[in-house]
Parts: sequence; structure tokens; C-alpha cells
Amino acid sequence: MASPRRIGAPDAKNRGVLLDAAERLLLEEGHTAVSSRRVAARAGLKPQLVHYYFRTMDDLLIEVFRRRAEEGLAFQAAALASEQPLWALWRYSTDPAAVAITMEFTGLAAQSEAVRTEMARYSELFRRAQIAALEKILPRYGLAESLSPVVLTVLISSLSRMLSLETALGFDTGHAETITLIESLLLDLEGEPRLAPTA
Amino acid sequence: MASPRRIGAPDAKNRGVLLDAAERLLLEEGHTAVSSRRVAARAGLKPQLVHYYFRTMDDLLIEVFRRRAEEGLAFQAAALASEQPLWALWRYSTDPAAVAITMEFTGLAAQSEAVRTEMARYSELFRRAQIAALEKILPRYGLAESLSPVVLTVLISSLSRMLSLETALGFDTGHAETITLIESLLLDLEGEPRLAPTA
DNA sequence: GTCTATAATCAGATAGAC
DNA sequence: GTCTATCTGATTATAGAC
Repeated sequence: MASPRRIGAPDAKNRGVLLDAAERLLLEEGHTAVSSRRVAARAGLKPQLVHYYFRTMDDLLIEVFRRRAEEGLAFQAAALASEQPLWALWRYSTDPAAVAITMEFTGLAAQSEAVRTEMARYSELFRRAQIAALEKILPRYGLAESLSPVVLTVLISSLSRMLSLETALGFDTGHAETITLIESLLLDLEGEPRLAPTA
Repeated sequence: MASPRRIGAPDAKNRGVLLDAAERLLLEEGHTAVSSRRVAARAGLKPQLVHYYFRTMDDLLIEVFRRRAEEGLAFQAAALASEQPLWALWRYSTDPAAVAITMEFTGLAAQSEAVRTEMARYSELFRRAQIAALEKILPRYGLAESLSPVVLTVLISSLSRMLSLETALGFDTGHAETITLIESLLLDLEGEPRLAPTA
């Protein structure tokens, strides 16, 4: 069943070099740019090495995704534990670099069953963490009845991603008004943001 | 400047056959399936014919997009002019087939500057039409001050697309609660929906 | 354990035959 | 006006050399 082909050691130097190259390519040139040849070129290595260290392109992509996702989960946890959790969550959710990479993986997910499955798994983790945190935060603000934590997480992630997607498309009608509304709500609840926009 | 290559007549039968094949492929197998070879295969024609009738793949894709977009604009106009405009807009915005094709074109836009430009143009038209209509509708419901038409359009399109995108990913935490909330708001404003879900 | 030569397939596009 | 033979280059992946 398993492939008889040999695969490079998990801790080999070039393996990490390839992962880094793939991630930079994804961020700088978009998911369509991430082919075995281009990753190798970016890493300064021969194209065939990609398939020596990773059985398939999916394996490479998924590994890049997991690194980022784990980092993101930790960052989100810190945001939700901060003294202005709603501001922090909003800032993190709309952080251009973070949204950009999520959207690129979404693009990859359209082409790869394996990436899709992995994204679904982590999306669930991100959302569950938000819901758990908001269930404690909203009552503190007297919002327990008017706004459900579940709906709020869906709203925030939908808005942040669509605003970014539309901006990438070159279209931003209504964005300014929407952002103004959200941020005035945050201002009412948590006052002036006292933290740096994003880490 | 212009290509010396000859292009088939705009009203030739096979031209329409190719456009239809591309559209079906896009809907049924996603935007990654739309290559010149596969479009031709689906149309029962030789691959080279795609480039006889369309200078580039972008030209073909853009023509498919325009046909659909014009149809969508007309449909949306009817929805906004109906007796339950908010229900109709919500139903149209969340119509699985309509959202699916929009998301596929979004995927194509990531790879093609030309598609991106065309999408931005039409997105603007869709949104402007919504805003213009909501500016007349919301005051009728006594919502002129609490909810801006601009923000409402952004909210509705963001939610409908992200819910559909997440569902496609295989992940729907919070969807049911969110839809329930939206629809209970619509119920308050316009009563029970009296129209068929979508045309 | 590391890397290379090579296969097999597919893409978009064009010049030229009918 | 319609279609075909063909070019060029990209893709993922594997078997085998060092």
C-alpha cells in the first residue's frame, strides 16, 4: 500500500529551506505560484528535491499550513486573554498578513482535498476557542442576551475575510462605513484601544 | 499591436457551445477544471477550437462571467423591487448555485488580472443597486437611523459568501445560529416569507 | 542519506491547411 | 470562414545514480 519511494530525513536542513521558500512564495505571489519548480527555485535547490523531501505537493502545503495555523492559534489565544479581548480579536482577524495567508490556503483548498480537510479541522479549533472566550467576555459587558458569542464569531470572521477579499479584488464600496461601525461598537465596549495594532 | 491571428465569427454555433460547456464545467467541477482541453472535451470539439473562437482563455472566461453577471443583476433588481425586498435579497444572496458560481469566479480572479477587473466592475454594480434600493426600503421599516444601507449590504454579502465558503470547506460551526438570527430579524420586518425560495 | 536523470501528462497558444 | 497539426513550456512524480 505505502509507497516504496524513499523520503528525506525530517530534520534535514534543506527540508526546512523548502518549507520556508513555499511559505514566502505563498505570501508574496499567491497560491498559484506554489509549484514544485518555483518552490525549488526560490530555495536555490533542484526541483526534484521537493519530491525527495515531500511525497506530494499536498504534503508540503499541509506542513506549511500547520506551522502557520499553530502559530495563529497561539496568537489568537493571547489576544482573547488580553485586557481588551474584542479589540485584540478584531485587530487579529483583520490583520492583512494573517488574512492574506488564510485566503491563499482557501484557494489551495479548492484544489486539494487534503488541504481542505486540514483547514476545516483548524477552522473549527479557531472558532471554538473564540466562542469559549466570548462566552466569558460578553456577560462582563452586559451583552449576554443581545448578542450570542457564536453569532459574533461568525460575523467577525466573515466580515474580516470578505473585506480583505474584496480589497484584493480592487473593490471597497462600503468598507469604510462598515469598519467605522464595528470600531465604534468596540469603542463603546472597551474604550480606546491601548495595544499596538498587531504583533 | 493587434494579433494577426484570425478569430471565429461571434455568432458561430460552436462558439456558443463552448461558452455553455465552460459554464457547466465551472459549476460542476470548479474553476480548476476549466482548461481549454476540458472545455473542448465537454463541448465535444477539438481543443484547438477554443483558441479559434477565443483569443485567450481569459476572453472565454470573461464572456461566461458577463452573461451570468447580467442575468444576476436583472434577478437582483427584481428581488429588490418585490414586496418583501429584504427576504428576496437574502434568499438570492444565499442561493447555493448563485453563490457557488461567484466563488468559482473569485478563484479565477486570483489567477487572472482580466477576470479580477471585470469582477470588480460588476461587484460595484451589484452593491450600488443594493444600496440604492435599501435607501428607500429601510426608512419604510423605521430603520433609517439604526442601520445604514451601506453597512447592511456589506454584512449580507459577507455572511452569505462566507457561510457558503465554509460549508464547501466542510465546516459549519455557528452557521445555524447565525441564519436563525438573520431570519428572525427578517421575520420582524417583513413577516413570513411569501415567495418561493429562489427562482 | 542525498540528489539527478527522466518519464508522463497537461497547459495555452499559433501558423497554416482546407 | 472553419478547423488541424504542431510548438513550447509547465506540471507532478518516480526510478535509479552517487
